[in-house]
Amino acid sequence: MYFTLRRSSLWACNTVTTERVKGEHPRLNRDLVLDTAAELVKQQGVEALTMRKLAAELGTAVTSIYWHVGNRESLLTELVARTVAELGEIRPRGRTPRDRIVSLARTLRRELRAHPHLVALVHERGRTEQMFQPVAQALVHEVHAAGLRGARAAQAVRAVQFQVVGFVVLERYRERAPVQRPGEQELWDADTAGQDPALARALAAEVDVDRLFAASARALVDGLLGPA
Amino acid sequence: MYFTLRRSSLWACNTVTTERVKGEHPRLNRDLVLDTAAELVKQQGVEALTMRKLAAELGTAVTSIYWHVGNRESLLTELVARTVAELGEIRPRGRTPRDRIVSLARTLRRELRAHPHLVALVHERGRTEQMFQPVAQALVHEVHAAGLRGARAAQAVRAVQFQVVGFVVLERYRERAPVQRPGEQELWDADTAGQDPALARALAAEVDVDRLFAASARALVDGLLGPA
DNA sequence: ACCTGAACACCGTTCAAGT
DNA sequence: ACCTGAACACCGTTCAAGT
Repeated sequence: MYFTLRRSSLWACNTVTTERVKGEHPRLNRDLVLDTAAELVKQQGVEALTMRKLAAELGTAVTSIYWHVGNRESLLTELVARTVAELGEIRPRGRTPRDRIVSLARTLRRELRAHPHLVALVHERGRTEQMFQPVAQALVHEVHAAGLRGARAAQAVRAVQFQVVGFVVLERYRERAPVQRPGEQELWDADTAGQDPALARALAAEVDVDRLFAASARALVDGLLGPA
Repeated sequence: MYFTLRRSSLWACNTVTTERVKGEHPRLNRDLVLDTAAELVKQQGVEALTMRKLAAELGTAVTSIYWHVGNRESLLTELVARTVAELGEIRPRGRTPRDRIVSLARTLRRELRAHPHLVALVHERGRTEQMFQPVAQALVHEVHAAGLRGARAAQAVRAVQFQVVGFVVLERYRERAPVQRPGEQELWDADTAGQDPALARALAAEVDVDRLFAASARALVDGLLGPA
């Protein structure tokens, strides 16, 4: 049997928030709803963010939430915007523009991976664009410093953004799905790999995503800027 | 009021399949379930693939489906596998290995974009790995021909796969989400872009994904193989 | 071996009614 | 202005019962 938690029974349940458990219930407002929703997502993932669970967490009726945030869609949108704003500022490191661009890529990836709930949120809402934002300014600056101009510079900025975000999204997928890739082996043994056992071995092994990313980012930037 | 369609009332409804509408109902089997599910996804998207809609489409009870395919999860898994198998074989074009790798990347992207329901499916199920498969063999061959060996060759193969699939996934996101990027402008006007009006203009404009992909793929491959 | 309806435990959202 | 319960239209899945 399903029932919504009443405010008065909040103490009895496995609540997510810690600060609010023992005190009085403050008046419900938009910020409180959003904070609680964010906490829920952070601790139990986006799929746990249902209007009913959120209401239980807040100790209110489900319908009260609607008065403050409209509906689930706009709640998620607001949550994404907030989390993006919370991302640390991304500052480049390294001597050459080339190094600094690679460092920006690496830092953006680290930052996004440190907020997996954000990626999941964006995932769910289809607003990947927002994940591009944090490095935008810095990338423009560095690409310009590297000597690229006009449309070509813009394209380089976008290429790096797409690579990083695409990579992070793919990584998240891989983490969700269990390993199971049956029959992949046979693809490699046939032709070329037979002559190159080290290649065959490398392809059979688990992907080292950190190294793969580092190599990809470096290669892309090298390709974009031309030989040093 | 919700009710499931009975076999006898199939003719009366807006069914998705065309071939089966007027005929007798063949005996329900696994393949029929999968075919109908695939058709549903192709025409109305993954989100339309509910067990109940599928049952209505088949003219059976919802529960009958479970006997043949287990549950929704395994139904989707099987659907993904099938669609991957249906993808056309991807053959490289061009004179140099470098050109052929770029061509493989481009063709994989085109192939995946031609099956948007596949991407959506994989999306939903978190099995991105499978989208890598179609080009695997060919990529290994070309990377080897380009002179890369061992772990380095393997990494190049993966880098290209990740780039293409990541790009396609991102593209799909962007298509789902309406344009709306408020306040992006101000990021560019400030610093560097002020000195480079062409850059500012390019950044303000919509992204030309085809050109961006072409440039990215070329840059990545150049970076991976080193200067020609 | 295959198909059924009923039931269970969930969803998001609307709405009239309360204070 | 804010909060409520009841209700609606959906979900996926299980299960005992039929043929």
